[in-house]
Amino acid sequence: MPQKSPISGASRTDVPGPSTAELPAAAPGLRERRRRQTRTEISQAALRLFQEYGVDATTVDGIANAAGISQRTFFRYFTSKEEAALPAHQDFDAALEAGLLTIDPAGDPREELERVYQQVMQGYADNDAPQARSMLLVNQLIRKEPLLRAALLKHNATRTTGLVDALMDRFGRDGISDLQIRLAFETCAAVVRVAFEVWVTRREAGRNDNLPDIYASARQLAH
Amino acid sequence: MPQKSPISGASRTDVPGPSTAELPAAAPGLRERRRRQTRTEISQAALRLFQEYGVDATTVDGIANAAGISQRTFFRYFTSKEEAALPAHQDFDAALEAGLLTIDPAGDPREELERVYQQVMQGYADNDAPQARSMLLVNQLIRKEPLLRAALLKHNATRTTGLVDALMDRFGRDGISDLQIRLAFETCAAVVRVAFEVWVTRREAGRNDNLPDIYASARQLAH
DNA sequence: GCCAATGTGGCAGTATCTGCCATAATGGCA
DNA sequence: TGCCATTATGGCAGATACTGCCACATTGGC
Repeated sequence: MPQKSPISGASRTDVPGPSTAELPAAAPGLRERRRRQTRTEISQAALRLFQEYGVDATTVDGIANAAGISQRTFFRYFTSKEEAALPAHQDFDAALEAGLLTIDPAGDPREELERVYQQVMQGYADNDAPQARSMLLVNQLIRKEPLLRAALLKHNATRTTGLVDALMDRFGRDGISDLQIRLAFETCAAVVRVAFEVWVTRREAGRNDNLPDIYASARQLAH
Repeated sequence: MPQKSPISGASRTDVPGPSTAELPAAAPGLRERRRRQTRTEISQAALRLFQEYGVDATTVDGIANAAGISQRTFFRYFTSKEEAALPAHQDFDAALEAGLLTIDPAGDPREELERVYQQVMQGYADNDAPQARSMLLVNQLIRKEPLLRAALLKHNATRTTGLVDALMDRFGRDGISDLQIRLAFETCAAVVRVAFEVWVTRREAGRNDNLPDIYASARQLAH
């Protein structure tokens, strides 16, 4: 049933926030903070409903309702209901992107990439820290929900293009081919994907392995 | 709150679809031949419209219309309009699956996988043969159309699970871990993806490189 | 030539997503 | 403090994607 009456619309009518589709990392004004908060609330509502009812049975209207916003507003924050479940991955991506800026253009692409990834993963070393817990939670959901898996891949694919281009700029020197950069990136990303999957699997099995270690051994095996 | 309606389990994603499920390769009766023909016609119509108007601007109704069938029937052949553009990849997958049956369980997973992929790619060695031409055409489209790229990834993701399981069975021996199989598969697949991309890029640039060679050198570089 | 199986089309209904417009809140500035 | 440009929000309409259901036609086997 489309459109249900907006119950709690009024409860947060004072939510606006400053501007800008992009998130300025530097000076978060009031509006920006509001915006982030709303975004977070939507994600939490989405994750909760996905867990309880499954992704299929959860509608955008349901999420919007639970988050106290209208459906229209939901689509101003996320492009689809699946996207709303991936804030942890967006954080990861942000960290990755920041890490890529530290790359040494004179180094070996593969080694540099692996270093950056390893470093980013350190942020998830403590399985009990909020960052790791969120990431684990979402990934558990993803394991069970093909829709979310697909959404994640799509998300990654969208970003890959940009990242590869950025890398090409950075490594723009003779002797390093297009093919080589792409290859380095894709294979690194593959190892990372597997590491995440193994991490989640083992944690679900009760083991307390941490992500950086798993990644390190996966990397080892891959060579 | 979300619908609790049980059904929808398959709603809008990767249910293999009525037809893709099983295509009896052995004895194609009249019905089966008709079915394949219809499927092909739909795909051709879809590809043509996608090329001419773009994926976004092409509707399922439009495709169905161009193929001379009803919308309802379209959805009995494909689960989405994007799927209709990927027959070449489905053929590739079929060849791959057949190849996987020839794997030697006593061998090295990585080497065996690479051998199979290399073999499958031989089917696309001649850039002027219909198989290669179709594949090139679709991949050119995919390069320009994020929607198609996403659809392909989703398609691959759906299949990956099954393939990895099959591989695990086949390599089910001590000393070979879950992690190792996954890793081998994902990294091989990554190299293949890159090879395809490079192939298309170079052909668009007027070069006549062939797929197996590109794959071979990519594989080389990856080690 | 009959029958069971299967393909097809039409219809209704739900869900996703977007454009448009009116309104409300905000933050800066005089 | 009060005004204004900016921007967030909500509601609505509408296009499109997709599914279940039912009736009808075609097919292939006997």
